[in-house]
Amino acid sequence: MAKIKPAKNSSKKDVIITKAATLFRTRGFNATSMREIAAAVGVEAPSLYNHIGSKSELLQAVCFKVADEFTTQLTAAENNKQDTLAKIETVIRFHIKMMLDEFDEVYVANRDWKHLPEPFLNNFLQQRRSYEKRLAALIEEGIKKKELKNINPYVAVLTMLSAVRGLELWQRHKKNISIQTLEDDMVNHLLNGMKK
Amino acid sequence: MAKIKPAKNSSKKDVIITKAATLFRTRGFNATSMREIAAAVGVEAPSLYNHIGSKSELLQAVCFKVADEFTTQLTAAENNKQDTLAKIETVIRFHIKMMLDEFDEVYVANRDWKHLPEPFLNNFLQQRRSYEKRLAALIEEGIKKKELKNINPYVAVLTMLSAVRGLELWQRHKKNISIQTLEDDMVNHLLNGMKK
DNA sequence: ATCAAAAACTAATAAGCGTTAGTTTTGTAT
DNA sequence: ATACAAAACTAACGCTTATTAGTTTTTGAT
Repeated sequence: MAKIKPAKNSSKKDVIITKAATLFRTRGFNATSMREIAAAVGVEAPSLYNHIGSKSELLQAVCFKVADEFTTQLTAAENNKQDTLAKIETVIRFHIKMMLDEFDEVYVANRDWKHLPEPFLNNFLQQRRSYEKRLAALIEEGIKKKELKNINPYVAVLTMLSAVRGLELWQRHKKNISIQTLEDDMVNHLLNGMKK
Repeated sequence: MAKIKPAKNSSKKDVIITKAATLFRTRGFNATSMREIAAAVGVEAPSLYNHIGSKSELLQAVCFKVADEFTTQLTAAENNKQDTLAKIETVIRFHIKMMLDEFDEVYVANRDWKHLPEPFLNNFLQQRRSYEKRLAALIEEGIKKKELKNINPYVAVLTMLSAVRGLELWQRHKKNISIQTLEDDMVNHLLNGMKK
């Protein structure tokens, strides 16, 4: 009889991906060896290949998991029955949440996507461009409805996405700022910068 | 007689560092081989060692050149006889300028500093922490003088530095936005977010 | 207890890495 | 022209890498 995947909602493959994400984040994708990942999992390197296909597959898993979550959430925000400003706030807060809850994965997806092999690289970049376009469209809508200042939508997208990404830096000051202060101050800083 | 270094203000070592910076930026430090750098310079890999000591020395050159420029300029801004808000604007505009003028170097310093060997890694991080502290102090001063809103200074620093760093993303949209629009919209977005 | 599948192990491979050694070419000052 | 140093070259080293092959151990259902 075929064995059924462990009832637990985390297979060994998932464990490997999670450990890999942490190592990729701290040491970088190229600087992380399969032997290191294996050691973190508690196994010898070749054993990993009973569960995964290649090192690059691990990077793909991390990058596309993150990309899909962002895409899904943006769709939800777009379909909200709120004014545009509230939609944008929802998106920003989701970015902050992701940065805190899935730090390793988001960090790696942001920095190491360049090492994806084709055709995944192209796929990833297309998804990202589409995300930025939809976010810019949201801002443009806000400008038309006079909820927002007349700034270039792409500059606003760029400023927002980057500022949130900067939570990477924040990890160093963790102890001194509460998460709530951080989130609210950042959201306000970003929104007040474009509010009319 | 000892030969004097070429009168030109760019030695061969400088050429190597510049080419390396470009490759580091596009492919990442670890993913860039000495053979690739050599090819970009138009030479075989071992020949590089007539001019430089090691691959890591190239990374050091890039990282500390950038760090020193930022530190120097911050000192200048601090000593300006302007109000605090203007000082901060000066700093932001310098960051944007650096991002445009020395893109490869700044990008590499931002992303690949982790691969600096000790004691350079510690040195670099100390310089960076000090920079962030001084910038936060500037913002705190602005708050005390009631030029700025009462936000957490570190959150503001984090938001500013990251947003500017996000010009990395902008490279893709180069054609559609003028540099002036970009700079002004971003500065306004950031400053209006904290102005009282 | 048995047996098959899953997953671990050891050993090894081919390729690529930064770097060194040793030699030849190039450039310049006399 | 000669001589010397700078800088190029080829060849090769020692090491690490991801991955494969082949074998043994572990696991779980009957």
